[in-house]
Amino acid sequence: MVMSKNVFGLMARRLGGAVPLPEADERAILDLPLIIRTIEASRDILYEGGPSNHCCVILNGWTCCYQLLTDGRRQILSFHVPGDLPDLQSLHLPSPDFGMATVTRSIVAFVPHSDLQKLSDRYPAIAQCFWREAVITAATHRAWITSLGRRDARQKLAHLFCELYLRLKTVDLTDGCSMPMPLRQTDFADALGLTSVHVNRTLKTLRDQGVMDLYARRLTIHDWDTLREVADFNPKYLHLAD
Amino acid sequence: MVMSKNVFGLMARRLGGAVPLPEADERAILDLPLIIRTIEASRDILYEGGPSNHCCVILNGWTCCYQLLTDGRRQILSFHVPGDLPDLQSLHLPSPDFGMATVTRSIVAFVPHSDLQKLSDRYPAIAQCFWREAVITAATHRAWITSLGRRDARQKLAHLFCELYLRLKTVDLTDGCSMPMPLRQTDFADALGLTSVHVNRTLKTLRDQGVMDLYARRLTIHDWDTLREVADFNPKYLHLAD
DNA sequence: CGCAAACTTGATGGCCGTCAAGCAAAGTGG
DNA sequence: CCACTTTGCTTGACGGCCATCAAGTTTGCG
Repeated sequence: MVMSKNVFGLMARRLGGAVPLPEADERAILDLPLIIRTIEASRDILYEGGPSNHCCVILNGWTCCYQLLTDGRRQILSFHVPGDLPDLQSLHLPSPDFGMATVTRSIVAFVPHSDLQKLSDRYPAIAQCFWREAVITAATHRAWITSLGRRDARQKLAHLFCELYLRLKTVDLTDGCSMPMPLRQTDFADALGLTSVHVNRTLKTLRDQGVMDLYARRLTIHDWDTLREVADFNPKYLHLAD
Repeated sequence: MVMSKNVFGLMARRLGGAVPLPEADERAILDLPLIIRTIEASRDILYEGGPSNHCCVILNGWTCCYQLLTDGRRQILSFHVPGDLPDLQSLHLPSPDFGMATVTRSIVAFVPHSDLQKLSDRYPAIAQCFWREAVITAATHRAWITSLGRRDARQKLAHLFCELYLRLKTVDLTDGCSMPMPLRQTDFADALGLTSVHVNRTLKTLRDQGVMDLYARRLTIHDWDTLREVADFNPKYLHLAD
């Protein structure tokens, strides 16, 4: 289980944010029991309203959180990449208000609620970090609210690309100005409140204007400054360590 | 200072959620130092990016949190009514990612970060409650994301009315099927990603269909079932005590 | 009473949704 | 290795929801 050290390295670094955790706390994290599973693409990990007694850490691959309307339409709430802890909130809310699914085949570590609860009870610094994670989640949601409410299709796409690029960069998954992009046009549509047809047309204009390129499941950003300006993007909300 | 007991009664009840806090914790809350101020309508309380060294409790009146785009457009992120703690997050994030303003003239209690931090360090149950508040804030943001992304104007308005009615009801500010509604049509527009002109037309159809009425700064819901059905509203995300 | 803010309504247009069809890519099984 | 199927991408035609612009009316407040 070579991976497990890796997992909690990721987790400790992510939780610590700018300030690293005390050694004892890090060790306690390393001692957490965990179940590591590989999950195929497009599978549900967590069901809205269903019971939940584990939290998960994304080790590899991409996942998304979403809500369904009764008429079957889907709204994606967030995307998650390696290092993310997408459902820490389930420690407090017995049944989640959203579903989570894999986008790509993913490797996910599951940690029982009971152990995380003990951890947060015994190590106040970790409890603070959990709280901080929730606060950052809310900040990210706020950025999405503003995108959905006040930006047009072009600006929405640009904003999402900026966010994903920076988040992937902090976990070292970018390669220069390009990055893996497993999302389908329907995923963009469901995240941005659009249809896939319109996403397609809008991507074409961004491509034709040389701002970015999306090919073979990779996104290449040719003109970061323009992308950022189109999106009116301010990375502060992500609270990345840098 | 008759009000201060009131304040922390509100605060303790809100923080406790379903489970009331231990007595010692409640007492500690009652001992918090605080500054109570009355603030006129349409004044800023908190500035995006500005420093922040207090958290606030809304005692009376309505406030809203918002973000501005560089072109001056505004997106409202949430509305706050008496009993709410809109900026607990500022304990963790040095400079807020949103501004906050009064909607009506409001009475607001300010508590220094340092005292809240001490409180959360000494009383783990309170720390948990603060964390829980952040988690609920995120859940509410998610409900807004879905509204903004996937509902039309009519459904958005219906959803917002459902949310506000239930939240006001838990703090006993409704009167049968009616409630105060100080929001202007431009406020609805900025919250729902619409223009005030379109809000006006959409309100008219809801009124004409006898679903609700908005008159003299009061909202009256004539047909809750229809409103709820139009909105596809599920109150679970609010995690109200009830 | 007078002014400003908010509400109302009409006309017009654009962004984006819907419907539809064809194409490309990727996976499956014989 | 190649039919076959499935999934995703692309493009066109058309229409509707909602934005924009503009003008008039009502409400609220000093």
